[in-house]
Amino acid sequence: MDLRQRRRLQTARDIQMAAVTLALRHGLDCTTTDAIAKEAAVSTRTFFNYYPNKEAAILGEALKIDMAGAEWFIGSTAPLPEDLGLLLGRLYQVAPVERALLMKILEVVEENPSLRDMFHVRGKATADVLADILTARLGEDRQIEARLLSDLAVRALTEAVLNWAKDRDMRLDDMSAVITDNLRRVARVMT
Amino acid sequence: MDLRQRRRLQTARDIQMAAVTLALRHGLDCTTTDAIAKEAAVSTRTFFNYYPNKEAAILGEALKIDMAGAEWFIGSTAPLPEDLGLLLGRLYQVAPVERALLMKILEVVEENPSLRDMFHVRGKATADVLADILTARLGEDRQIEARLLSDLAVRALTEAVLNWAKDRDMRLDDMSAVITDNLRRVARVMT
DNA sequence: CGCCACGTTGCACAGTGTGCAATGATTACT
DNA sequence: AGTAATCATTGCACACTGTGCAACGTGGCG
Repeated sequence: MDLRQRRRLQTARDIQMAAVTLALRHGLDCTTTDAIAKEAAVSTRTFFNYYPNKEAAILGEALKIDMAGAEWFIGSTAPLPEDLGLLLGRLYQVAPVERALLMKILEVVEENPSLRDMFHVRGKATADVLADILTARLGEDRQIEARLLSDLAVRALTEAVLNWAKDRDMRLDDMSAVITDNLRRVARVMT
Repeated sequence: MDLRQRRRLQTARDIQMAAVTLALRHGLDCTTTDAIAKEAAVSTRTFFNYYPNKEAAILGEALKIDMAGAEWFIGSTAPLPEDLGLLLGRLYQVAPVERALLMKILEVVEENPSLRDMFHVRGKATADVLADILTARLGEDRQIEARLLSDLAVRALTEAVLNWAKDRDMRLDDMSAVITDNLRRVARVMT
């Protein structure tokens, strides 16, 4: 990995840290982009080179589904709740996330409507990609099912992540199982 | 209805019209709040008295589920897809919406990420209320099911509205049936 | 008529986000 | 090693966003 790339990654994290710290201390509303930049020891202009706004800075980089790693999913014939659990559970195993940091972030998110909103918008972005994958598996004539189910699955993922953040006994490996379980519960309650 | 209330409603609509018109003509990014205010013949300050930002102005008033009218839902024992269809389908029968206006709005929404996001956030707000209603029906020990299912149901509603906007043959009365059908499709594909 | 409530407006001000160009450091190439 | 290309940082200027406040005017009501 490049020196430049390492520095870039570090700066991104510095800014995120500064943002989370200040938001926890004074509240997000009272935290200006100027203050965050100063805390992270960069110029205001640089802040905007990394994140488009406060909210994005706190949430950090969005994690992306890689279409490439979804080939097996498209071809699989196993039950959907199971496969979706595997596909989405892997997301957080790939991206290393500190549980402590995540908890801080969630604390800030919970008490800030604008942040809650962006949090869910992030989920929608993931769901949009997943919808394409699901359409490839189910066929073009099941677009509606694909769209609704992808939303549902991402929501199941979100709940699983919330669980993981709060429950120390839960391991990252359990994520897939929790997602699958969540999906099965919904299916059960609907019939 | 009061003269004042009528004027207030009218102004709100004037501003929305102005916003939609200008956004369609020049694109949302090139449309400033100043321009919208001018087009609607009010001051910029007044614009912000009605809407917190451009996006909200274009989407107009958010429609709210009335907890009061959901009593029957909580007590009902009919299949959930059916009841959810009835509950949510009623939403758009209560609020009179011009199909032509809705189509314009959707056109602007489709080509503006920030609007797409706020559109989705609106849905989440509805889902949050619905989650409470569903929890009341399913019981406190089914919170997860309630949360996931409420998201799913609102998504089914959104799809139904999109259908209605595009399909001239579809009537408002059909909304409930479409929602129910959407939910059943998801349940079917999951098993 | 006269009082109160409420909507509108201008103004000032803090904060947001972007384009541009200069500077300095890293990387790549020879 | 030396040179050229590349990239990140930064300051600056500027347009736009959103809010608090106070003044003003009109509708509602006794």
